Amino acid sequence: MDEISSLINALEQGCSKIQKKYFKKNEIITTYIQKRSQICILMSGKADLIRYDLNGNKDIVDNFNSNDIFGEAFYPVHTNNELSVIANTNCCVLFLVHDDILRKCKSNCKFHNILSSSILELTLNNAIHQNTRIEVLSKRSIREKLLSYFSILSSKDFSKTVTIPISLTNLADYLSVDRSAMMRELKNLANEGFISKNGSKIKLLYK
Amino acid sequence: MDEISSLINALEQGCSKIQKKYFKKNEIITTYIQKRSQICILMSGKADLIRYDLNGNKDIVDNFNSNDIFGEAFYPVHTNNELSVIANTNCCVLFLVHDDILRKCKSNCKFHNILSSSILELTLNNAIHQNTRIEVLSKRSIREKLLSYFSILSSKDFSKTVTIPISLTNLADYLSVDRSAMMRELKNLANEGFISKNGSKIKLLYK
DNA sequence: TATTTTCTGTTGCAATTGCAACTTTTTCAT
DNA sequence: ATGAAAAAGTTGCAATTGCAACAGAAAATA
Repeated sequence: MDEISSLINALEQGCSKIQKKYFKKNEIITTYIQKRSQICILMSGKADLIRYDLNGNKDIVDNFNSNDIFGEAFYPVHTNNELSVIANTNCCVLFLVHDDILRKCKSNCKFHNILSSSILELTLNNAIHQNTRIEVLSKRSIREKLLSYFSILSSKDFSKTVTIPISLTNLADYLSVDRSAMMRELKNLANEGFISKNGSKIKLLYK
Repeated sequence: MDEISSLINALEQGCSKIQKKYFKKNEIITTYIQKRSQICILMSGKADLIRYDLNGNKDIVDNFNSNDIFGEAFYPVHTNNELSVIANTNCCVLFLVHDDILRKCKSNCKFHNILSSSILELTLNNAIHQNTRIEVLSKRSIREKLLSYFSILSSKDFSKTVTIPISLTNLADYLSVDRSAMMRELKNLANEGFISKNGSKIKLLYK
């Protein structure tokens, strides 16, 4: 992706406001505590945004892939629960402080322009992903959530046969529904002829 | 807000890439059809993002207030349903094309820097709102959604007494639950002593 | 390769939710 | 000021969902 290359360029050429770090699987990349203007860019690998609730249950709030942008800057100020980003595989991450980018670095760093444009581009991508998730989460039944999710996959792939790119367990998390209830609904959809299902390969049979 | 002022400045001083338009209540501000890089900033007024579904039902997808940023640039490419932004009150809106901002305007417009920074700032705010909504939508019961929503309001206002800033009908939409079921759950929460309620004024009694 | 862990798939049951159909109250527009 | 429209509030009932508790398959790890 173009934007990332620009960032790397700026970094290599010595913009002092960017840091590049490597993480091994299961290492903590960052926590969302008092780093209000921290912005992170995942250059390679996969990571999860995790919350441990009051009962100590692990709750996967979000997950990030190559080229995703994240960080406390994207989150509301929280009093209670703390969020951590954990490496799911080995990761390479860029760290920047958006105050630096927007203000201090502005006048004197020749990479500022390209940086803020790149970050804006990534942030817009992030917004598109968020709106996609809001779209499916705002459906009121598991059936509608599934169909909406499949329909988005289908229009992305230009195909009536879609392959769910994550595990069904993670899909249930993404849709915020009980996994077993989701499995049941998948079966119902198949029985009623709306889809045919083979593992995570789904064929849409309607319209 | 600072960012908006900067934008107005750039506009007044004649950046050719920005347009400012006024709308009366119920007028269509924009549609999300083939304007992939359109970015709009609501300078004053209120507006709703609307979808008409297959049955012709009006569905409020999102709503915007002063200083909110929106536009097709924030939305996934859709094949089926079209989205429109409708003025809820009289509105003043800035229109920009993000390709212009990021590329064409870059080298020769002296306002480019301040523009891209401002847009980034607004886009980050937008991401915070989206993540807040995802947070409440991803709760699995109406009760949890309500408590999560109240808790966010409460930590924003530093108070255990919160006033729901929108109508209960709109709150049900925001939480994506049936309005009557939400009313029932509000009553249950009150009966069980978790909250006390007087219209849209809610007092949190737990912890 | 053996073993542990994660993922998939199922089902009964109780609790929650949506839906429909109302009445009452508040707000808006003429 | 008055009638119309929108919002708040209520309830019964049927459908959906979450929860718990499994078994078997697949994947990861030692």
